[in-house]
Amino acid sequence: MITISQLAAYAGVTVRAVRHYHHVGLMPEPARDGSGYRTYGAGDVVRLIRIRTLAEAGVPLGRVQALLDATPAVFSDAVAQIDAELRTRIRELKEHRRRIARLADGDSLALPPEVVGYLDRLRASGVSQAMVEGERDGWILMAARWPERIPELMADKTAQLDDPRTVLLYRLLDELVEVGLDEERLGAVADLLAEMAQQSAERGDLDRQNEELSDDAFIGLMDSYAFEAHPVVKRLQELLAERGWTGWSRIRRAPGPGQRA
Amino acid sequence: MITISQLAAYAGVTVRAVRHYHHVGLMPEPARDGSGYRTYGAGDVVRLIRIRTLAEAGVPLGRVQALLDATPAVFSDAVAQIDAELRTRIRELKEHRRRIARLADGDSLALPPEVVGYLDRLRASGVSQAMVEGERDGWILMAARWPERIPELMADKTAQLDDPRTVLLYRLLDELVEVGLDEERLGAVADLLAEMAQQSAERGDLDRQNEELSDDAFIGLMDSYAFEAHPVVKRLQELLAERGWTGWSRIRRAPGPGQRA
DNA sequence: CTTGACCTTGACGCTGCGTCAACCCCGCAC
DNA sequence: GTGCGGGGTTGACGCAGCGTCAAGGTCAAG
Repeated sequence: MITISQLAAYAGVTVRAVRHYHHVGLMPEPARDGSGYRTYGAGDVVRLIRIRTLAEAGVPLGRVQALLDATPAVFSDAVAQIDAELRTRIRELKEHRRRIARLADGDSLALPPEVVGYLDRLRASGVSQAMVEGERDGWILMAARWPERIPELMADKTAQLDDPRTVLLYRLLDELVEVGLDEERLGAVADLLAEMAQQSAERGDLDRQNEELSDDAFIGLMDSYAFEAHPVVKRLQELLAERGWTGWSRIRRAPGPGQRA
Repeated sequence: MITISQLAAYAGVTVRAVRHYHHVGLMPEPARDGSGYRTYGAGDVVRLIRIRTLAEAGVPLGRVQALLDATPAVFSDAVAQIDAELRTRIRELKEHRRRIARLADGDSLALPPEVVGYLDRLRASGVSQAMVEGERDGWILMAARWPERIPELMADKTAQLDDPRTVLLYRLLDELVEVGLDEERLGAVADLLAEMAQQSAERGDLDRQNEELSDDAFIGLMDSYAFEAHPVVKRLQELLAERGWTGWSRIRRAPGPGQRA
């Protein structure tokens, strides 16, 4: 008769593990001696070693029981099944590695490559880091809501960068954010925005894009984000309204005044 | 302002996950509305999406926080570290697959291949399944206690199988177990055992083997296992004692009677 | 007023033990 | 006898990342 620590030592496991196996019913609770100590025999050592062997091979404890007294056929079936599970788990982890590798670049957190390229061009154009991050967040939201439309939208956006006025616009916005509410500059920016919106509308781009962005609540959410980030956005939107445009994240022609009232 | 379920939906996670992130401090608890509901904004959606992206790439939640606002250098260091951990985990799982593959054969649970071969030969010689399992368990114990000595011991054991008397011995034992205590057969088996022990001793095999089996408590344990399994073993040991041999799992020449008393 | 869909907190479950905590028991040196 | 060190005992929390009730308050709609 041996004690639990000797049993554990012979089998190459910890005492705690043995008690755990008792707890989950993998090993029966043995008889106790006069002072309450568990007493084991050689049979327990054998059983424990067999359990350990299976456990170390990645067999879940819940299945060890069944495997210990399985016929060879059942046994190899079960083993095949467990092996399949291990393969699945390995595949998952490899997938994790792949994804993590793609995160090496900072911006690509949650962003498709088209957007990353766009943001890089923005940065290269001298737009401030804060502004780029604002754009990034906006596109994170867009990509989450309409992932399949990102390529199309980004194609338009990237094309717009070829227009020097686009870069100018961002620079002016940067300045505005820096100096605060300056009515003169605000007016100039609003004019530029209206002009570009007008052209975009004439080309038909605006309608084509907006048609797909059909989730008012979500657009409202994005607008509120912009408002919170920079108070100037609110003022700009008001000025745009005066010029016949409504919205921010999704700009549209405003319904004519007096149309309904 | 959106509710928790809308937030979760936009970010592609479950409501429960969001609450969990609050709980572990990954997302700050937001303001509540009049009836205690959590209210979120677009910034929360962005943050949550970034968290999800990292989590889905296998980044432990405990490190997400640090990664979210890390500089690119720190970020890529951390990513490299996490990738290394993933690799380690994958290696472990592959090791599990290797071990599990080797368990395909029933007996090899916890047994080195030499022993498996020996047991196969035993079975092929017509020894009963119960007897083979008894041997198997004995060798599981041996392999656990003296793994490095298994090859040597098994070489001797396997060689003994070439002696027809060895097989005869097992068969006689099988019969004994089957019919119970039969004094005549017991005597014959004891004689055979003594004879073979004698020859083994003369060849020097016995001393060589026993020299290494220097753990009286363990040998006692194995003996007790044999006794429990088959009462005949106890009788046989007594008969062997009459013939000048002591022990069972490890047989030795008995100290001469009257040597000490 | 009643649904039904959401919201809230609280708590257990899963996996396989590691790691205290608080308390007995045993043999041995003093 | 007594103290000490090295056993043993049960009980319970911790870890990772939520899933899944449970029990009840809220809200918009019919």
